[in-house]
Amino acid sequence: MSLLHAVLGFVAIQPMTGYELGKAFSTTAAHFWPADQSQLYRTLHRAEADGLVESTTVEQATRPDRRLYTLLEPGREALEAWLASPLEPDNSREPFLLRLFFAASLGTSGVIELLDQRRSAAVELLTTLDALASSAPRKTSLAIQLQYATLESGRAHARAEITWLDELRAQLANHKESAR
Amino acid sequence: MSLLHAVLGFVAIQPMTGYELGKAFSTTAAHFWPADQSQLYRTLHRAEADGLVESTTVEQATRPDRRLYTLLEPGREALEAWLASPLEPDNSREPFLLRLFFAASLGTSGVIELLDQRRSAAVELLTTLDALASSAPRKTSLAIQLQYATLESGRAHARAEITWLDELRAQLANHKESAR
DNA sequence: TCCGAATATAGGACAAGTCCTATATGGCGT
DNA sequence: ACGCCATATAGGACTTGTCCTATATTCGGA
Repeated sequence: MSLLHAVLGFVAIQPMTGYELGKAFSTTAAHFWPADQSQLYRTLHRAEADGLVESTTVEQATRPDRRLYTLLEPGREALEAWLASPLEPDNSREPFLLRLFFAASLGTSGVIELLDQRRSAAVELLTTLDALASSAPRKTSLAIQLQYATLESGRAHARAEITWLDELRAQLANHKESAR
Repeated sequence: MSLLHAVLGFVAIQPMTGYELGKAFSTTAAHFWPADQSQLYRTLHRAEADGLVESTTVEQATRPDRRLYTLLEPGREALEAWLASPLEPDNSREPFLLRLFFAASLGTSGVIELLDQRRSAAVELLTTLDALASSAPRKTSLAIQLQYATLESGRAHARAEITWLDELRAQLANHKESAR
C-alpha cells in the first residue's frame, strides 16, 4: 500500500514520468524502499484510475512516448492523510536474524563465517551511504533535511549492526577458545 | 520463502504442532519474523506435500486433534542448504523512513511530533526486549547463544534508533529556534 | 560489428503475506 | 448467563511484490 504513497510523495515534489520515478527511487530511496519497476507502473495506473494523479502524454521522436504524471487534489489529500495517520506497528522481517537463530548446526566456526559475511555486507552498505551523505546538498529546506535524515538513519543502523556483529563474534571466538 | 525455512528450523529442534509453532514464533521470533497463523498452516501443508516433514495425528478427547510434525531427512537437507547458502542482499522496507522522507509538508513541529511517536514506539520495543533478555536462560549451548544474540540485535538497533531520533529532533528544534 | 546499456512503458505468471471467517469445546471472569 | 479467551486447524479473498519477457530505438565500447 505504501508504494502508492511514495509515488504521491514524489509526484507532489515535481510532476514526473514512471521512468523518472524509478530513477528517483533508486538514487534516493533505494536503501529503505526498493521499488520494482513493474510495480511502479502498475501503481501509477491505479493512482490515475482512482483519480489521484493525471497523466499527459509527451510525444518523442525517437524514444517511446513519456507519460508525465501530475498530482491532483484528491491525491494531495491522500498524501496528507497518510502523513498524518498514526504510525503502524513495526513488523519488519530480518532474514539474517532468522538464519542466525537457527544456525547452531553450522558450528561455532560456521557461524563466525556467517557473521563475517554479514559484516562485509554491512560495511559495504555503510561506505555507500557515507558516499551519498558526503555528496548530499546543503541542508537548506526542511524537505532536504529530512531526506538527509533517512541517510543518517541508515548509517546509524549500519554502524549498530557492525558493532553488534563484532561483539558477538568476539564472544563466540572467546567461547570456542576456552572450550579447547 | 523463508517461513518454510523457519518452520523447518523449529521442527528440527523438536517435533511440533502448528499451534505450538505459532507460539514459538510469537514468543521467540516475533520481533524479527512475524508469522501469520494461516500462512503457518499452509506452509506446513506444503512442506508435508513436498516430503520435507511428516505429520502424525494425535487424537484428543475434548480439543481438536493435533497434527504433530516431524522433520524428515530431505527437510533437514533443505534446512542445511539454506543455512549454507549465500546471504541474500538486504532489501528491507522501512515505512517510517518513507514517511519521514516525504513529511516536510507537516512542518517542523509536525515532524517533531512524528519523531516523538516513533521514539515512544522504539522505547516500548526496547523495554520489551530488555525484559525478554533478562528472563533469558543461561547461555549454555551455541543454539541458545544465537537465539539470545537476535535479542541483542534488536536491542542494539532500538538504541541506535532512539539516539538517531534524539539527534534529529534536537537539530530540528534548534533550527526552528534560530529561525525565529 | 556486435553487444549491451539507456530510454520508456507494460503485461503475465507467480510467490508470499494479510485479514477474515468457520468449526468445536471448555474454562474463566463479571 | 454471557462473552471472551485458549486450544487447534483450515479455507477464501485479496494485496503486494518479484521475476521475466516484450517492444522499439540510439549510442558507446570492445
